[in-house]
Amino acid sequence: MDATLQPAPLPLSFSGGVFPAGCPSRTLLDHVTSKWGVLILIALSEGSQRWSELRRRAEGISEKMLAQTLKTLERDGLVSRDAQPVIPPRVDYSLTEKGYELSALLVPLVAWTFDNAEEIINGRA
Amino acid sequence: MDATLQPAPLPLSFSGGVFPAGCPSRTLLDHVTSKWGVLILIALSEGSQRWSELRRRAEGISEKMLAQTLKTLERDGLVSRDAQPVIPPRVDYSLTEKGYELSALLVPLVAWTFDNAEEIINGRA
DNA sequence: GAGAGTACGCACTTTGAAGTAAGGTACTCA
DNA sequence: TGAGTACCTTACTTCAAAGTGCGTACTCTC
Repeated sequence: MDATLQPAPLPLSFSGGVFPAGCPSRTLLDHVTSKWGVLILIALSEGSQRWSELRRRAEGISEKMLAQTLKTLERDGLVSRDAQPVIPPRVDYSLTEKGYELSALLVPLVAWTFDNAEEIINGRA
Repeated sequence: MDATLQPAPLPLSFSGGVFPAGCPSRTLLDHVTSKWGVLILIALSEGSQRWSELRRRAEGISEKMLAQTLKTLERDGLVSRDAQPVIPPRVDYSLTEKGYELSALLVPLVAWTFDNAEEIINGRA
């Protein structure tokens, strides 16, 4: 590995400190990069989906965590909830515009992780 | 918000299930999206750095977590450690090629988070 | 010779994210 | 009448991630 490799370009914003502790960005980053947050955002990036569908897509999530994650993302304005007053209840979840912006950045990251996971985790050098 | 918004393109890889529970990708995703993992990778994307410099950049990290995070990332082959046998000790950390690939995807995500955090967290609609 | 800097390792404690379990409503279907 | 579906809520528990604090071995400065 060459030590003179070119550093990735970084916006001026955090040249010299990543970003400060206790500021809103840390909170938002925590929501976005949380275990289930990522999976829900990725799932929704394929389009509007219902509760039970999300449960299946995000394999292993409990109902409590699904509700909690959706609520957090909704409060952050990344996910919108559309409840129709029909019986049985029908609720559709989808990404807002900001949510799409985010997922557009998240998807390549997750894809990379997916592609490199086996090589890295199993056959670690 | 228009329900007919165009879904983001998603690689075939996980059309129909995000990805399975208990597979290596979940583990790697956890490492990469962990609270301190992100910050360290972002900090290192600006180039090789020493222990104490990383401590300052990732504001709020404890020595224990710094050591632990670096060790995890090193085992995953994302960070390389270069210890020089001088006194006082001098250890430089940098990204491997895989680490650079990752950080190239991570940086825009963090930048977006940084730009939108205040609007989202403070003035939530 | 007292204190600070450098790069950790180890043990103990705390916190909070996540899991488990159960209940509730307003229906439909057999 | 009883089971099942869809969409949750609340309460209790657990466990791993993270924090705290101390020790080391050496050197350089005040």
